[in-house]
Amino acid sequence: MSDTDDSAVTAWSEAEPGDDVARGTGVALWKQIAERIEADIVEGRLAPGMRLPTEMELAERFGVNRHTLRRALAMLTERRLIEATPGRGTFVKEPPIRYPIGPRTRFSEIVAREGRAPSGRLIGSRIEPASAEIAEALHLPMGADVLRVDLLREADGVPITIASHWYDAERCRDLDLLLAATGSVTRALETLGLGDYRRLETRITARPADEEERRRLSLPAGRVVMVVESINGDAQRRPIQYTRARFCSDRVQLIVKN
Amino acid sequence: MSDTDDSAVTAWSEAEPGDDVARGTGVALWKQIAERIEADIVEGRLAPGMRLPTEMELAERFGVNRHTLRRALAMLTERRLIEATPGRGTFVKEPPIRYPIGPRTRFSEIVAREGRAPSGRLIGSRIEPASAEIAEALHLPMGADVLRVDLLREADGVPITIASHWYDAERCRDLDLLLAATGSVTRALETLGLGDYRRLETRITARPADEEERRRLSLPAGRVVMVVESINGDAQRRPIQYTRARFCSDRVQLIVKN
DNA sequence: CATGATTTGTCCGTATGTATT
DNA sequence: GAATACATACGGACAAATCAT
Repeated sequence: MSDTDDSAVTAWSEAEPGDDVARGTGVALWKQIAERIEADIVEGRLAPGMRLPTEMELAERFGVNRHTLRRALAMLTERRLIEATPGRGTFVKEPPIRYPIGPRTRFSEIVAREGRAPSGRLIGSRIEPASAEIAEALHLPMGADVLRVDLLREADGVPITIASHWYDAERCRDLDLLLAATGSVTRALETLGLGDYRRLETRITARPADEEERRRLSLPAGRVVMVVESINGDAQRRPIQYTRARFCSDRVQLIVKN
Repeated sequence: MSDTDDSAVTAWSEAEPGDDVARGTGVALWKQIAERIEADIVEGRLAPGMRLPTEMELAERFGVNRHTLRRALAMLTERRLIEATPGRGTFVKEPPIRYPIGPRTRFSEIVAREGRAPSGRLIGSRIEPASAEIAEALHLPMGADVLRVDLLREADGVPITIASHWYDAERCRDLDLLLAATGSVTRALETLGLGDYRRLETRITARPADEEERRRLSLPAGRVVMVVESINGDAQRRPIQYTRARFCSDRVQLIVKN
């Protein structure tokens, strides 16, 4: 993972070579290696997002065959401590953003509280007829005009979620223009006098990321998105916004406090 | 999906053959076919869980080549109206169980309220040393004895989730025996005077199902599980149970009410 | 446990009409 | 008009997964 710092190998790779692994102790070599790398990760010598040396280099350092080393990495992959992408390398997994789902759920606030820099890009917006699902959520007749706004949201420049918002087109004239101008959903809605929308209900499923999601979220094949649908309402709990956000599940952990 | 009624083809397959699709109208054949099947689904002639005829049969019925038919099915798959598994067939997707996550979250109550029959099987239980994560959740020292109980939970005989529970081994002597005897987590905890545990926090991620999960939940390859970790506490909000449940994401939709 | 039948998934190729350059 | 690209449709073959025997 992490499109951050591909050359961050150096820090850890200074480890003195030749500190081989203990043979003939009854403990499998790959297990010893896995445990040593794991210790390096949990004790912080291998930081999250950091790239490990290539399998060849690691094998040489531990004085084992590449297959033996791969067995160790396989164990760490299964435990989800590291992650390998063909062609890029093997990386220490970064801890996911803790994303609390509550009555007041705001992407930028949540990301900022995690100490990361939120940003967003408007992908597109248009008027479309309400599908059955959206009509029901917004208490509109089916086929009524709704404004759809698609956003890509990032933390520290890493894409986190693709969010589609639907609004009653009547109530939200020019919201798309305001969005483009302010760059913030919250601020744009404030301008329309809908500042303190609150979340009424959230529905969560998950599925493999499709082609477009992989491209937009820069995900390798086989990755998973969590699909979070939510209905947001005004102070009187009247629905004003329906959202479907697709979160890259590697980079986000949803939290519900009870 | 659905291990229910594989021979449920008949109801729909009586449709008169020879009602071919309109050629040379400017509308692609595969699009016409997709729309007709979609109509059959949304209007209930093809019920959820029902198996469609084979691709060969469908192609013959609509008077097109198998590839043309597959193009239509691909569209319906993308819209998540149907789902195909090699060797089994193509099925109309069943609506997922709506699974509310709240302070009082009980599997059997939730499933029963959906009008389905809950059941559960004890997979195993043992004492093990607390990992860092579990120790923190249960406010125990790391390595302390914890009781781990693994359950497979089903609705109408269809596996829904694999749940692992961890308890302080001190406080929960013989919980595993009670579980085996009563067959209910709730009732077993009641016997220990911990009847009204409530959920304190829930964390949600998702990932591809691994080998064991696919086997236990009878999932075909490429399917996804939602990993739901929760801390449950007693009336004083002292943590007494840590749970990691892996839900088949096709069959469940998590709901958060705010 | 092995095996074969059934069914979906993927690949090869060919041909045709339409829109764009 | 010619060249090109693209979507549509058809045909055949085989791989891979599942299920019943």
